[in-house]
Amino acid sequence: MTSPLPDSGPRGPAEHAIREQIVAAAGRHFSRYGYDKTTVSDLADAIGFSKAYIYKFFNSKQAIAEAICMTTLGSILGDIETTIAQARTPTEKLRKLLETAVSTSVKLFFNDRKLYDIAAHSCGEGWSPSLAYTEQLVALVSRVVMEGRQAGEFERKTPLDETVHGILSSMNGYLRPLLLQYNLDSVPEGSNKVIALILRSLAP
Amino acid sequence: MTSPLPDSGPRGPAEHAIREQIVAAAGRHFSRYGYDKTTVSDLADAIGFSKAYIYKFFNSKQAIAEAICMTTLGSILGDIETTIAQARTPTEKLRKLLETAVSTSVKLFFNDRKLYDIAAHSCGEGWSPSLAYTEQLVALVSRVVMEGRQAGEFERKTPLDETVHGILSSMNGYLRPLLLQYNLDSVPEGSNKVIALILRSLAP
DNA sequence: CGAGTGACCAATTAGTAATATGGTCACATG
DNA sequence: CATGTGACCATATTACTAATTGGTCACTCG
Repeated sequence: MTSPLPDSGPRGPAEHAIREQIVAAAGRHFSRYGYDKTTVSDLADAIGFSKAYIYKFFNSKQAIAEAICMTTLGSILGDIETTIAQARTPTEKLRKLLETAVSTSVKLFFNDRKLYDIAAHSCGEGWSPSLAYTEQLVALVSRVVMEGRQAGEFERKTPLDETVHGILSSMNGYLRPLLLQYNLDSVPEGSNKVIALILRSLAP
Repeated sequence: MTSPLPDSGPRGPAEHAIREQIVAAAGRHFSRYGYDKTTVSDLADAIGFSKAYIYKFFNSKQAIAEAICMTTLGSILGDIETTIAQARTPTEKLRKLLETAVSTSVKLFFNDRKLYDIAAHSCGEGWSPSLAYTEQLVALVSRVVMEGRQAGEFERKTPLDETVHGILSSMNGYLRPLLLQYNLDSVPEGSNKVIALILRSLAP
């Protein structure tokens, strides 16, 4: 039974210097000390205001974490898009898309474990940044698969939606931060085998 | 840093009425109260002997749990083999193999949550029953894929090992109890999409 | 009226002492 | 010798209290 928590949606002016200061301070603190060990008062002290003022901009501590999570997952997506742009054929784009999603997440795990944990937690609790991340992945994969179909590299019999969700579900264990941490020891061998299998399944 | 725990291998006579009594009592207690809430003394009381006597047959409490876990996972494998036997074509065998692995695990989750948790924990800690389970799955899938190749239903270009491990890795999130619990809400839609993708990847 | 806060509350967490548990061993008993 | 155990130890877990923390609100100040 969850107690009625304040909504995680935005509060106060959407664009505001203070809001960004809070997010910036949260980024530093969460990354160094982790979500649990960072108190809202710590963030307030960091920006030189009182704790109560923070709640003029965010409905809850979790809402702040979601903002951080959003940028974390956003930077993974950025990495993926950059890599896709460099690939030539749809086949290569899809391979790179999946490889980069995995390797960037793994890097995050080792370089910024505290932020990774927030992302994993977000994934487990179904926070909106996680949902947005998944949606973006769906959109990216859809785009590449459609390209590949038009280029004649991929089969066209299977409904697009079925293909795309099949791809993402099969990569589930490597794409979602929450699950990836249990599969770290099978990266990149296992993930590459799945990617190869996916590409075989797309053969015309 | 883990303190030097006693080995989980067998101790004392391998076949022994007492040994089986212990396992039987553990099965009941673990299933009803869970691993943590069951003490070794409880098991000793249940079979009418002293706690010390238990340690003539098992090196640790964990070793008892592994025995339970072995039979739990073994019954899933039994279910799978039964189902395979009823299917006609290799394609149907593979589909049923994967479907049954998922559905039987899900059933276990809802019907015997405490035993499921032990299996999940086993999977997370790399206990030998989990490794054995995975090996058995590899063996089963290998067999069916080989059949399918001989029957001309599956492609033969990809090395067998690559194919088999690709299949299992792509189903990872649905096959391993530890990961399955995070994907329950995408069963059976998600898992069926992966299975369909796998079958497409096997097309000659 | 908008920017900002101290004081306050319920709920979670940290700290700690007491208890319970996993595991061992020397020793009964027949 | 095979079967079986009570007493014992170090560690883990519990139970309980004190201290923090997330979150709110009436209020100040310019």
